[in-house]
Amino acid sequence: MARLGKRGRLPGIVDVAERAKVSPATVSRYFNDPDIVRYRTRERIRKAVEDLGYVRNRAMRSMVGGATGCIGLVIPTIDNAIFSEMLQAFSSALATHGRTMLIAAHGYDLAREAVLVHSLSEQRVDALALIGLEHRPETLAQIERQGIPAAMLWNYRPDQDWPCIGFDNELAGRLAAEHLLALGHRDILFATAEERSNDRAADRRRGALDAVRGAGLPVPEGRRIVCPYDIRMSKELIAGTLRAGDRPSAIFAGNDVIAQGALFAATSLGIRVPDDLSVIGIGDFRGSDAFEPGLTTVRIPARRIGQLAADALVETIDWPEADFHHEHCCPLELIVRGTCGSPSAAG
Amino acid sequence: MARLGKRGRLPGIVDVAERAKVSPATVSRYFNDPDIVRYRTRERIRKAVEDLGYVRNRAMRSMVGGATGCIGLVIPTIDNAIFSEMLQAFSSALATHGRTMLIAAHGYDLAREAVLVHSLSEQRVDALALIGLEHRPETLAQIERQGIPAAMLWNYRPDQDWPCIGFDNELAGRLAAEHLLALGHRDILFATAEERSNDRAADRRRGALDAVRGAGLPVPEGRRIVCPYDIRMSKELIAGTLRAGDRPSAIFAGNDVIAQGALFAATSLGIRVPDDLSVIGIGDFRGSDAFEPGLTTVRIPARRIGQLAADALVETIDWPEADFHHEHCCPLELIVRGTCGSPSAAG
DNA sequence: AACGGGTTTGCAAATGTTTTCATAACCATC
DNA sequence: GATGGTTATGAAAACATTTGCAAACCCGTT
Repeated sequence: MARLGKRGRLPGIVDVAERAKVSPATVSRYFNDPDIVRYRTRERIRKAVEDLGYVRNRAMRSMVGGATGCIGLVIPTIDNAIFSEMLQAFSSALATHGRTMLIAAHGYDLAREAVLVHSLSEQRVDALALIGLEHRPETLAQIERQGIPAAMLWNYRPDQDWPCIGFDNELAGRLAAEHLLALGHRDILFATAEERSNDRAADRRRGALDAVRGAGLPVPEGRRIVCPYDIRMSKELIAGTLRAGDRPSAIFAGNDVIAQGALFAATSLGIRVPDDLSVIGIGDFRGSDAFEPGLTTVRIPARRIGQLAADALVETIDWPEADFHHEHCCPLELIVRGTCGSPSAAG
Repeated sequence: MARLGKRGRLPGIVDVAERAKVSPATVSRYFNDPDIVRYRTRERIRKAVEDLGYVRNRAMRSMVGGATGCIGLVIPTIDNAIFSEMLQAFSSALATHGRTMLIAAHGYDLAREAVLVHSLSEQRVDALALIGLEHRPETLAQIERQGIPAAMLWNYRPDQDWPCIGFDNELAGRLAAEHLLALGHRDILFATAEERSNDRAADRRRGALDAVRGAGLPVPEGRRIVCPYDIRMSKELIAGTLRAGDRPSAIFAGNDVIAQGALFAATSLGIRVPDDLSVIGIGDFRGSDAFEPGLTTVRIPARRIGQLAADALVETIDWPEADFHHEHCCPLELIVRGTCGSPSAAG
């Protein structure tokens, strides 16, 4: 089983020191700043470490003011395509900086988010990334009190109190809606995500509705449905609406998951896309381009956000005084594929 | 900014103790075993903690042999539907046990996996979960030497050296293949995942091929392609094969991602499923039931695996001596939906 | 008032690492 | 071989917490 050091525990820095005939301080230096220890000594230590199978204890470093090397990510959900690309990019960018990712999911519940932030504080994460701009006051207070560098991801609005790295969700909604309008659609179904605890969804809907109303068109209550982040449930909800008598000529989907649900709903009802129905999404998740027809959508630079966020946080950790202006509003791009066309005469 | 304690750092247990007119030891007990401190004292401490905004330092606990409350998960990839349900279940089960999840992805590279395991050891995780049964010797040596409780997830074979919680991947492959055989298919395309660093994929293919060969059918080289975990690339690869003259009557897809690629490939070529082509997957990911037609597949109890793994590891941490027999071979289930039929006369 | 049992609490040691400061080793030059 | 200037190393303090042990406390009984 576990190989034990002198004192019955796992071998520690002093066991290594003893074996290498060197002081613990030197072993510490060997790990934290190898260049300042002489080659010969270094070799002795290397050997001792190898013989004993010593693994340094990062948790312990936080004691003397050092960093734990852990960065926390608090996210609404992981079992979903939405964040997974960002997650992966964030995680691997952190890895290249020698950091590891502590992750916690709150299931779109800001009260639980506060608990998770507290719990991550207990772990003494070196920095924290949250999704979205709206959070409980106690969440923010906690972060501030602990002095944890933090960044808000995924949404962007100017003049925020916190560094934010994301994109303009309102613009995303607007871009998608304007594309439908430009194609001539006048009767659009808005299938958007639940907005409780989700500023991104709210912003997108607002952007879309503003665009449509700006064009002088009404948006009746019956043309707005709220869908969960689930393909099947979205499919069923949307199919319900499409089955009704007067069918919209287009569907604005708050994200690509809902859009995929819409596409399947159409297929199941024998409605042709884009001939009889146009569908636009937001996200351009991995795989959205493979749909048949390919999904027209607004591309979110998910990987870029993850990468930028990781870099920004690590920078803030490594140079605490430098006052970087970590704000990035990543550009969006309308990706035109095959799911949108002009409304048919019948529509 | 950060609220500081007496000594300029974040308030510590001794600041709380001072303010509550109590010894640090008592504050420690207040957190670790509240029942043994008297109600009146408890109240004083509660108040002091609140006033100072003290957050206890779990990282530090590992010093005296305590646990860090972190459990590591080493996984091939996160930006993919494959593991996301398991991930979510694992993470929330851990949360209910008051633990947090440290996650690291190696991108199907067992050499990198060894590095990640080392890095998680440095963080002094209380336990470790790995995916699959095949790992580098140094990976396993490291875990053993550190005495970290560990479990191998997702694959199951009897008589393993390590606790394993998963399912029989070979059986999964066999079940899927047998379903196709039972429907009368004789010419099957095997679109499976890359097997380097991936025992699950290898087992599935073996199971499928054994079944087919057991039925006395040959599997020519041209009927086997290796697909990446990516819908679009799978689609393209499979479309390439389907375009060729003699088309198989069915596709065995190593997982639902590849199956989805196959479905889109078929659609793009105007091949009707299941009339002209049958497709079967493995996984039954969230959303696989929403496809049109619904994907016939072998259900992997992903959530159950995540939950069981979390429970098992926490149990092992909390009762180190008890020698639980943590082995679970979760049952599989063939889910018949709409993508498989009998081969057409033409096929 | 003294006693006795169980319950709370405090003292002090221990934990593994980093860091400051001082000392020792090294090296090139005189 | 002495000198001075680096450079490398060691000793010890500091960090925030837990824990074994012993003392103090509480409350009802003699």
